[in-house]
Amino acid sequence: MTRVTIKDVAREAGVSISTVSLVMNGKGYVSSETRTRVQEAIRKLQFVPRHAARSLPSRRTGNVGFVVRDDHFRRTEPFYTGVYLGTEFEANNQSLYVLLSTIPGAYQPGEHTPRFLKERNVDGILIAGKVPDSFMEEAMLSGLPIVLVDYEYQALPAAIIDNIGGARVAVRHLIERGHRRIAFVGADMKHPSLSARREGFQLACAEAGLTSDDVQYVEAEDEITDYETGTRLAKRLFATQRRPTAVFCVNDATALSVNDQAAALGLRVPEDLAVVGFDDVPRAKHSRPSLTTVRVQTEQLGELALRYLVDLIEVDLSRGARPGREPHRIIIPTELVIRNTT
Amino acid sequence: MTRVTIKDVAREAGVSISTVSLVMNGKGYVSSETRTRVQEAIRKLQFVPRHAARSLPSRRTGNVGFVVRDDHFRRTEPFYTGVYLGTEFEANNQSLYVLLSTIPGAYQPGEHTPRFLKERNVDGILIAGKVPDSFMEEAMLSGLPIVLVDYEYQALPAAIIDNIGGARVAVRHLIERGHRRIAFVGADMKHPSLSARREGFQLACAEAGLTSDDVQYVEAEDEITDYETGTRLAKRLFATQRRPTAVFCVNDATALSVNDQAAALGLRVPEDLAVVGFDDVPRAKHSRPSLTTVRVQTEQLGELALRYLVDLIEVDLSRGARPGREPHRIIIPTELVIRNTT
DNA sequence: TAAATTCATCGAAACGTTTCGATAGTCTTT
DNA sequence: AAAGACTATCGAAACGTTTCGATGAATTTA
Repeated sequence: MTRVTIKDVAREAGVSISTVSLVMNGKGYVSSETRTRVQEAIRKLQFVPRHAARSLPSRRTGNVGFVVRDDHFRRTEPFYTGVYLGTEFEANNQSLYVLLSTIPGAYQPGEHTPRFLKERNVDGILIAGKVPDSFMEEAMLSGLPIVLVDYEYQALPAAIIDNIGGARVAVRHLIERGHRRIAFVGADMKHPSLSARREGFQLACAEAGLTSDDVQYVEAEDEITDYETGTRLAKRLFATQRRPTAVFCVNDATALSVNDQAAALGLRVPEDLAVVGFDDVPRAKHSRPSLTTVRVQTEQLGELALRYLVDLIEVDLSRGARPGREPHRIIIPTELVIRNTT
Repeated sequence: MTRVTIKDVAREAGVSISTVSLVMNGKGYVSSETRTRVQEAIRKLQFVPRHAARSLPSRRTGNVGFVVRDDHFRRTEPFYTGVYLGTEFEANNQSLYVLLSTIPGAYQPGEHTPRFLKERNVDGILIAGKVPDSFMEEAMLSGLPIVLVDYEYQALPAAIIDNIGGARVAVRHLIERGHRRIAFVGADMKHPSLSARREGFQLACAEAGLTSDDVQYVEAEDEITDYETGTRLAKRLFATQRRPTAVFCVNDATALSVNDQAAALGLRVPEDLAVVGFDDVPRAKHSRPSLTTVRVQTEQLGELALRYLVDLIEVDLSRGARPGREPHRIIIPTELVIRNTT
């Protein structure tokens, strides 16, 4: 009735508890003969070590924290869901549990602190997307290894999208199609990923020799980049006298919105107006007309971020002192997906 | 440098370790004087008990598992995300961690088994949405308390939406608006929640004395209920000779799709065709015209499900034997939100 | 051939809680 | 005034691992 423990395995294999532990963790010296005997006992008894018992004497908890703003996580485009699934997948390979915690945009340090931080029940933290500075400070104060995903903060390690490159290729594509009057539409422009996309936009425009007469910016700084904000921006865009012939939107949500607003105004896409988005959310393929956009491998992003975090945890535990490693960025490439809005 | 333990608290308060433990868990007899002294020591030293140390001698892990199919979780409408956030929120109140695990639709028992099940690292399991039978069997075999959310299986405890009632009210609303030729559009009809919505539809039709001449069904049995499937169903619907004047869709994703397809065909909504959805996803409010639908409190659903699970865990631990409790369903009410498609 | 290394295994002390039983002191009850 | 029931506190065993140091045997080095 009672659960199988390491003791039972030891008895079955005719060795000591320590030896079983060594075999399980691949440490120390064990003769290959003993090793197989132990492994067979484990298989026979279907022994699975108890997580809690394991983490008590060893210094690790076997968990990593995943923090994301609730409004980001709940977003209609499942961007962070994809990232999360990627980390979950890789966490399985690494025999780690992922403890997810959402925090509100109006973060109050003591009040909303994720429980795993209070209890120090994680070995490291993944932080996805833009989060309040007050949270960042709290997280850094914990001294735990941190990897940011799709976000940048000071010199912290981060796994990010090639936003500049992706935007640049997308805008180049518009220019190759002959467009010269191009608009940039975006919100939440304090987000480093989004401002990077603007950078890529500017870069491509500059390379093509477009002047400030040709280029136009329609932005909302603080609002979230969702479909509704997109609608408002689209209205502002179409209210200008000299309408552009092409629009680069900071993400698909806004692009789809611009797409719909154009239709509502009787504009033909792509003849009267070309539209490009960013992210390649599921709906992009099925909007009418289907949206040209920049694809991001969200799951891969989460996967790599987790692997990176595991590296940092390793370093953190082996040498007590943090080595002077330069903070590294992992950059995930993007891919232009050409559909019917261009 | 080293972490504060219960020992430090005991020393600070001038009592034994056991007494501190009793205070923390509100068990046994402790004089109110000693109690406050201990509590002050805890506050002063900022003591937080270690999760692993706690779960080793006690029989509980302090975790609950949350299982959902990956394609459901990744769905564009963040239905299960809302449910998940609800459980997360309530788990915080209950001092529990939620371990999320997604499983594929093509589930292979040994292969895809959630790690927390293999390791028995949870005290109970929440299962959200329809999952493969092979998984259900595996989960039940574990002997752990289970609560289903938005799903039903055999006699297991479940927290479900009032699908029948919600659909009934929605269809009644159509009938009150004068419609008599009404269609039902749905997919994934093996899902108990969705077939319950059809039941509610039938109920309302019967109550109004509609005949099988008036009513029409457009269904796909196995496909997932997303925007794309909706598009296909809408095309089938509009290909019929006697077009209905109103449509009840099994969820918002399909309703939005029907909405868009109608527009593409030049039909005016709601004049030529009235449309009702189910779920009230964020986009429902912002589609054009905005969608009349049935609101579901997803977070509340998750919250109540978790509380229910905690009850079962309690029972499971206190009396060893499972009492003959009749399996209970918790039913979350719905609310009709009237907008511009009706 | 003695000393030093490497290999293999084990015993026992940790890790930080919970919980059971023991020990008394203080009230009630008879 | 003795017996029993509460109340309050504590010591120590237990939970199931990891890991450190000890003990030899086998092998290499001097």
